Amino acid sequence: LKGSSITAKRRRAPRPIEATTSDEVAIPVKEFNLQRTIESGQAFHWVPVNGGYAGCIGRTPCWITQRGTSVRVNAAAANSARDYFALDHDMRQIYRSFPDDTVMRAALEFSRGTRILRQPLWECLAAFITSALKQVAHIAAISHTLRSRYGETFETEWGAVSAYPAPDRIATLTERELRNCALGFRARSLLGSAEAIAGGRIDLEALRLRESDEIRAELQKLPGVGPKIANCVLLFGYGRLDAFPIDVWIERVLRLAYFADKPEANAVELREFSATYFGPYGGYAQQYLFHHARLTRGRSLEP
DNA sequence: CTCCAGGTTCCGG
DNA sequence: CCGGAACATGGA
Repeated sequence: LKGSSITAKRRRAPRPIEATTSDEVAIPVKEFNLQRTIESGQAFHWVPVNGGYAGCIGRTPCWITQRGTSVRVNAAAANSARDYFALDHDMRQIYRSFPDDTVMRAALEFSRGTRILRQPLWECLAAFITSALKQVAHIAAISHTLRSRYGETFETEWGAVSAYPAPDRIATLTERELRNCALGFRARSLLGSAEAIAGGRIDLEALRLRESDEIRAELQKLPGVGPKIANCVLLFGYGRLDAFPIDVWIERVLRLAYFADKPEANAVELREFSATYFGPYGGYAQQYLFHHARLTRGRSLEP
């Protein structure tokens, strides 16, 4: 973030808050890969530090590192981290449920240990609203700008980390201020969604009790939220592990690997195929296919 | 310079 | 209902 956009009037910096403790705890893990989980394009604010990562889980500062089958995390964030990184997921059961084909097997070997995060709902929704037609690195840049300018900042022994600004905070901003965070046309969507939540027209937490179809329909009433982003929030926020977001990469995977003989297939056919073929943990399958295709820049799909 | 990125919305057939 | 275009920004 360079000077040009914040020259005119310097905003008041949020007051740093001292981290509560420097104690760390060790958590044994199996089938967990911290780096792949953090860098697989689900969350966008973790910063590599000291061989691990620093960031916030909601409003809880967290620094975490992995060595083999042991994860070390600051004690104050241990419970949050267990939940956020979904250390309770039964990976053997999930892997057993994957379809047995060459593309899926390759994606599994490549992405093994990646967890589907349980992210706080608003920061997940907001981050994906800003993700439309952006590369992962750009989404991360936007997240960091919004967090550091408008979120609560905490000084930790691993550096400063910031929480995502709450809906009522975003709702006090102008579209121009959001555009100055490089949001482009997404500024209007983020502002409108923040206003809807701050004004009580939608209650993200209350939706946890509803069926996935109901949640999806409610989310899609928000500006800038269509089927893809709604499915990302279902998967990465609400923990609906069968939700299957179809983005440009996954569409590429589906067409090349599973629809090679049906180039005329439309979006509905792709959606219906995905909903059944990949099983009850289709969201996991989707994330593994996405990560594999993206990091090999599509070469994983060549014949 | 051109192309594309974890899409959504609006418009004309 | 369907395909196409507009929408901002920045890295490859």
